[in-house]
Amino acid sequence: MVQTRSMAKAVQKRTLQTRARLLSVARDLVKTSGYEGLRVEEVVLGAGVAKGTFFAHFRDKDALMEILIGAELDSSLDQAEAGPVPVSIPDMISVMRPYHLCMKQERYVFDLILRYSGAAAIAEIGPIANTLGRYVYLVEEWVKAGSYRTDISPELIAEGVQGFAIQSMSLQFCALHASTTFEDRLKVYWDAWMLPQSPSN
Amino acid sequence: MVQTRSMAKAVQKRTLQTRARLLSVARDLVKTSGYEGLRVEEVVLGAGVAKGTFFAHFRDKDALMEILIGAELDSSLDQAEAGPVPVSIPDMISVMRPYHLCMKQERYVFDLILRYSGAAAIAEIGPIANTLGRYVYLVEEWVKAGSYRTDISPELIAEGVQGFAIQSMSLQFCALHASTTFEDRLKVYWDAWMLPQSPSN
DNA sequence: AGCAATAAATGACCATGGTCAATTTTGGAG
DNA sequence: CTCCAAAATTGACCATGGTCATTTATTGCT
Repeated sequence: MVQTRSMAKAVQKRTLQTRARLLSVARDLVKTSGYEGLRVEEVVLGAGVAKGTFFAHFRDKDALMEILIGAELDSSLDQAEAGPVPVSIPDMISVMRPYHLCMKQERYVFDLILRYSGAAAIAEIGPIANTLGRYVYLVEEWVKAGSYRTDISPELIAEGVQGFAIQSMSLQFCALHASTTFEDRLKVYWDAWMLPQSPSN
Repeated sequence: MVQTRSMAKAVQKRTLQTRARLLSVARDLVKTSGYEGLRVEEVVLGAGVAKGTFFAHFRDKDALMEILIGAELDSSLDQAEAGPVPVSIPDMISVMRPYHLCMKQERYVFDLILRYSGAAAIAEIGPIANTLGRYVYLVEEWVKAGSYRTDISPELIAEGVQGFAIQSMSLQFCALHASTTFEDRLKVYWDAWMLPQSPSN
């Protein structure tokens, strides 16, 4: 029988095992040395495979990172989604705390997230771009349920909310702006963005 | 005579020459192969020095990049600063066009700028963090001179303006949001941020 | 079971940024 | 002019991510 496009052979059991082993070892290593300290060589050593095998399973080191970090971000969002809808800005800040903590746990992680926030060039949406999309969607729903400014769409509000979260993290990593904490700064921005108080002119 | 702390020997002429040669070769290479394509080895080959010399002059490759990109950004800002004060949001967009074009000329450049936007960890403010500071200061002055929202400080407005510029660039690099152009998106954000139109609740 | 076709895994090799002990050059003191 | 300490330079070497022709395992067919 001839193979045709629509009849891709099933993935071998071995493949799944190898991949699972690589991921599991990687997760363990991250637990002890952090994301920045992860070395591909240690992963393959721990998984008992050759280096080439790693790159047969993941396009590059970043692709593995995306999977690990994406999963962590997703579970933080699951948590946020499971609870009651936050009804104020301080509420939102506290519901999003685990997610934000995850994003800024390491400078390396934050930089990687930024780099993959816009799905890298091609139309391929990775785990990180995906989780950022979920973030905006979630905030959009919260905005619809609350009372915030009405001159712009909830979606636009939500995009701005995410933008300010990222901006606040950037500033936190900056020596110049270390005096204000992340959440204080976030509150200032979110208040000004979602509840503008004065006439424009 | 004994050397004391306050009498550091003058830098040798040779040092300045070598550094100038490295920078000049690097600039030429960037002109032909772009920032991403720059290789340290090509720079040292072109300058006729050993690899180690490069790293005696620049902490790492990124430090050179910061100098080159920072200079380009600075000259765009000089341009913006030289002209008349923009009196509307479309005006600001057009005055800032060269700067924004520079920032998003290459994905590599944009990522590097983000990475160095908060001066890398230590208190050392590099050329890129510096130029971003200038941007905020410049916008702050423009905001003071114009009529925009008055419920928050001009400085806060200016920080948000920069944040939205970065957010708009991020989205431009994202396949999902390729339908809207950078400047259209920027106008939507800046309008909503600087001239909110409706009561909050 | 035997065989061919495909998938998976291997590891030597490469590319490139970065290090550092050893060497050469420089400028000033005597 | 000579000499020397500090500054500048060198290049062999390292670390690490990534490639690819070759080898090995699996699967479906007869």
